[in-house]
Amino acid sequence: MRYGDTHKQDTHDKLIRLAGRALREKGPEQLGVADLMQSAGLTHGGFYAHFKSKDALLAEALENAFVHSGQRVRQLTDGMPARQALASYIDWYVSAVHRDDPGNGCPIVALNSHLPRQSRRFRAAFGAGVKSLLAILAAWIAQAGIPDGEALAASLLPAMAGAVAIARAVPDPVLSDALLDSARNSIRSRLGLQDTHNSGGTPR
Amino acid sequence: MRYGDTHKQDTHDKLIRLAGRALREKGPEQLGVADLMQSAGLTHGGFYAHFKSKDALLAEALENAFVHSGQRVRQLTDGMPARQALASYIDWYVSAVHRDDPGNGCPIVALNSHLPRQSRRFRAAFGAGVKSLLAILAAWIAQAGIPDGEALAASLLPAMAGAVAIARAVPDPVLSDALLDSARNSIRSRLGLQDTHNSGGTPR
DNA sequence: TGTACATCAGTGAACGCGCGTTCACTGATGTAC
DNA sequence: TGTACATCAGTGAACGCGCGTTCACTGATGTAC
Repeated sequence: MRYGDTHKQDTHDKLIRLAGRALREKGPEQLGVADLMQSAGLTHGGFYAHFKSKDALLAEALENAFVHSGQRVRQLTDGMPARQALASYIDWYVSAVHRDDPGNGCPIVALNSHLPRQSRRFRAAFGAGVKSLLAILAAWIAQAGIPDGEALAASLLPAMAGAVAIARAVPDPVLSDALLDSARNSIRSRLGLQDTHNSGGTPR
Repeated sequence: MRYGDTHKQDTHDKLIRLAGRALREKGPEQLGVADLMQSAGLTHGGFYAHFKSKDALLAEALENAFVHSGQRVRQLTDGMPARQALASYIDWYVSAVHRDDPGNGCPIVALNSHLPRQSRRFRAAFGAGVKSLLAILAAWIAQAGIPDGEALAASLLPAMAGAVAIARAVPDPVLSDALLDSARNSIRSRLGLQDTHNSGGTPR
């Protein structure tokens, strides 16, 4: 073969990764096939050797984005007790860092109002991503000895995602920061976590 | 004149109203000029007698959507004491009715992740809409004798909007309902409002 | 060992379509004189 | 009072551009014999 054995798979992975970024930064409608291929150093004609259609790419990219989000959750909270994991994750999620980097952020924040016109597979991937994050939160809450983990998670996740989404949408930086601070503080206090901003420091 | 004195203004208003609906239902990118004109019973060529560009239409439609949202808030809570107004508004906002009617719903829910590529005027209108709703909530909270109204409003609004947005986005209807219920209950309890679903009944 | 053929990721030109935008025109009414 | 002209919301055809998609082709490598 002209290229190594894994070459095509490597290119495919690269396209998915780049598409996941563009998807969260620009939305599914504004992600262009030609732009994507160019950002991968290829010409647009080759796209259909990798994906059946733009819709298929979007769905696969969203699925992959959720997988990577899950991996980051684990990295971010690796080895931590549940209470600390919760605090760390919330502090990252409801933060200016997350707000200012949509391309690597949570797909729920970036895409929550883009679903109506998307494919069934895309919507299914979104739903699965929400469920998976809810399950992680609920498990931490239960492990931390807080009752009603599932219902609590179901009210916390929308509060977290909504705060970051609106903080991104609002042009006034003072209001944007205030929305993040208020949301983070209220979420921490609802979970009985102390009111600090950098609990991700030394473990224990 | 061929038409009545207010005819052009009437047409303009009608276009803005239809555009506001389509904007919330389909998003700014999917709103088509030709579709809009056809839905108003006109041909697409006449569009530019009313608006300088599609961008100008989008901004004006968003501004108008927020104005109408504000009017509905007042209608929905007219004459109520602050605590009851809060409960009524929250019960409507975080409900299946609101979730299932995006075209008449809160623009923050429908558009929060569509801002990145929009015009400055559009973003400004969105920011002003958020501030205005925050102010209404904060005033109610203060009037109800609850401290820290501004910070509380800043954490409640994202929780409300996020819950409805994610409830719309998720294909599983059971999860969708559960997200609304959890969010509504937690918001009511944070405000010390009793845990009912129909507080909008007979006043006092 | 050498030659002819198969493979296949990627190329680049072209196609078709939708959509925002432009523009010459229509036709009913108001105004000038 | 009647005629010519101005006004102007709306019409409908056309333009240009971007974008998703198709397709014949390239050229480096592997395989058959």
